[in-house]
Amino acid sequence: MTTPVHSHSPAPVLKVGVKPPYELVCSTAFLLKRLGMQVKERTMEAYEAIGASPYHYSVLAVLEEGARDTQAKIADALGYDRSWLVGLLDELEEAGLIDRRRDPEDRRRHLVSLTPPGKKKLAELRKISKSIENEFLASLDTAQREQLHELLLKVASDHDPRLASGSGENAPA
Amino acid sequence: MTTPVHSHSPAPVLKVGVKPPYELVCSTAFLLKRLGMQVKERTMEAYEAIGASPYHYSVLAVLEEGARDTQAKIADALGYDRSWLVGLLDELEEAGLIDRRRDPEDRRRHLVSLTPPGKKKLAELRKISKSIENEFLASLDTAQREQLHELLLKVASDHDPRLASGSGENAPA
DNA sequence: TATTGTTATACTCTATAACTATA
DNA sequence: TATAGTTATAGAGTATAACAATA
Repeated sequence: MTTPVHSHSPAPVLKVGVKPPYELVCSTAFLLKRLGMQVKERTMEAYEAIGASPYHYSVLAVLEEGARDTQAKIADALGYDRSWLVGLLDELEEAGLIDRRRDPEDRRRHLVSLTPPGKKKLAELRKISKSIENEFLASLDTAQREQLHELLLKVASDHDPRLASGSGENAPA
Repeated sequence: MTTPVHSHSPAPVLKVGVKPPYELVCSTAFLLKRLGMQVKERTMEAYEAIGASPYHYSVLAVLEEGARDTQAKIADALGYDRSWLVGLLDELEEAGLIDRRRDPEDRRRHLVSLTPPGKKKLAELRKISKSIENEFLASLDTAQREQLHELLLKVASDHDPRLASGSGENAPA
């Protein structure tokens, strides 16, 4: 065999001249699915390139806002499975980015906090996140990006009231 | 054990009072990922409830537009893996929704076409698709939906030129 | 030798359950 | 008995490779 000619990854093969059905392109839901998957893929790749993952970024971001420093709260805030969070925290702890110690008041619990290197890392990951988003939305100008974000947030808040701006502690600052 | 109290599906657990980090909610990419996954889940459920799948709908929609009647073309149009498409077509054929026969001009190929029941099914699935989208975007009025679609299409076309409107055969009609 | 459709395999994710230590 | 965190297991989904038929 010469080389695996068939590189049919389900995502973007982009055979010119063969386009998806007009009917699907007209569907906002279809576009949402497609774009969601694409941006997820790109994000993954970008983070993996530096030995991290988008999940690391999310966890660190949660920790910086504090007030959700037990593992259960972190998991709930991000909608992660608690058992899955464990592995993430292991990695972050091993890298010295977080601190995990028992809660003296309830020795079942772990109090998780950001270390100074963790804060630095967060800043780094944040930068990557911004640049990915910037690149992904390159075809939109500033006003359009704001418009898009507003519309998406409206829909998302409708399905998950927790996202609604204003309500809650961890607001803009 | 009483009942599996832990229902931590990674998606929407919605513990009140515990919200995702403000930083993430501000990210358009984050919202895209979230909404893309949510709408995908809901679509799956809705189709499965009637013993179908969104993939069936996509394939039938491609076939109705014709001009992509070999399996390779269908797969490319949808960005599916060719080997995975086989199973889908098996299901559709068994249900009598499509017709699969050898191409006399190149006996390696299969010519795939919609049957009359297939056309009926397509209409049915189309209706479901529309109602899901309608429900999912319930918080937006008509103008906002158009706006959202336009913005998403712009971004999507930027990443996949095949989506650009106008160019190609299978346009509006 | 290359290509179409197909089948088989391997691998990654992730959902669930099971376990411990505390309460 | 219930809960926080952890570990282990199983199942779905998917990417890859191998294959038979035809060109």
